Amino acid sequence: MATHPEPDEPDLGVLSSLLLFAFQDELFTKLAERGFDDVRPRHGAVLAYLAPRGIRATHLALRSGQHKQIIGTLVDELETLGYLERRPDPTDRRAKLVCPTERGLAQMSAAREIITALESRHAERLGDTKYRQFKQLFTDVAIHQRQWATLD
Amino acid sequence: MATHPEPDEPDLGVLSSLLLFAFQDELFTKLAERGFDDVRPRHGAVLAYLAPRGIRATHLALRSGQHKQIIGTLVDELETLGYLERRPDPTDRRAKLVCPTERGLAQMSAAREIITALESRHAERLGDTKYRQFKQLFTDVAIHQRQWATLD
DNA sequence: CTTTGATTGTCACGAATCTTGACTACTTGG
DNA sequence: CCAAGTAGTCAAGATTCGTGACAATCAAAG
Repeated sequence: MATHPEPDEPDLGVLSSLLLFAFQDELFTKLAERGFDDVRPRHGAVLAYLAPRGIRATHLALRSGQHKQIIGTLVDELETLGYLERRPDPTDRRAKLVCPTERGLAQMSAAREIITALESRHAERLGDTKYRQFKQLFTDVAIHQRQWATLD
Repeated sequence: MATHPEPDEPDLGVLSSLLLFAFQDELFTKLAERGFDDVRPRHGAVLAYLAPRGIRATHLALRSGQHKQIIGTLVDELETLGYLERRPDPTDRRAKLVCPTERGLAQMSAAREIITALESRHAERLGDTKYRQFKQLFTDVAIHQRQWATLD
């Protein structure tokens, strides 16, 4: 990869995008192999934060950092594909709860398996203790960096 | 990218996207404050891997993981904006070297300063040793995860 | 030297994706 | 009741990406 004599140490942004795209590549390829070939990385903004008991679109927007309009179209697509459905929120008649269907739950389960296997590879290579340490530091850095941004 | 049932520990994909977007947010906001308000995160695929002595478009595509057509349009825009210029590659008449101009070098310098300050914040919070350790592990994970992907 | 196959960069077109503003329905607090 | 804020949607425009094709050049084999 480093073809230049002076291998500049990659910064946090380069590392993040590298890891994100490679992660998505493996995840969605393997999801497709398992029959979930109609979801794309874009849908991850919803699927990654979906809760079995349902979650509000606004909450999804906050968690994923996407605009609520984008969440709306993603939910539209995933609803058409049969992964989830909208139900009225009993506690707020403005809101609707985004709930996974049977297929949605199956996808979540498959995704979790794939991700667990993926992370286990790294954990085995680095050692369990080191990997756990890494994830803890990663979480800390991500959360603190996020505080810089002003999300609506 | 699925949520874990019990510990609700964010996975590698969630963490990567969280960090990437927050990182880009701070970097490009501060670049704009310094006068570089005509570059967007999209251009990072070129600017992040630009070398003072020039680099080929194909190499940029490989490093950034983007298609060469995308690199082409990005280089077009950055050339129009005065950040870089195309020069013929002396060693290969098919190829062209993408070289930064004065403004391009100034941007690279500013970006490096901003990123250094950004990372120093995390290093101060976590301690220098821990942060260095984190980046080393991050680099290792990103590189190994990338080996999964097949880029054209 | 010539042929064959691979590589470099570009053009063009359609698809996918994001941004912005505005709007209705509903909730909250005074 | 009334004003202000929130949840979700519609619509239009801009941005960004994916795909196939192409001429020019290189590299290797014959």
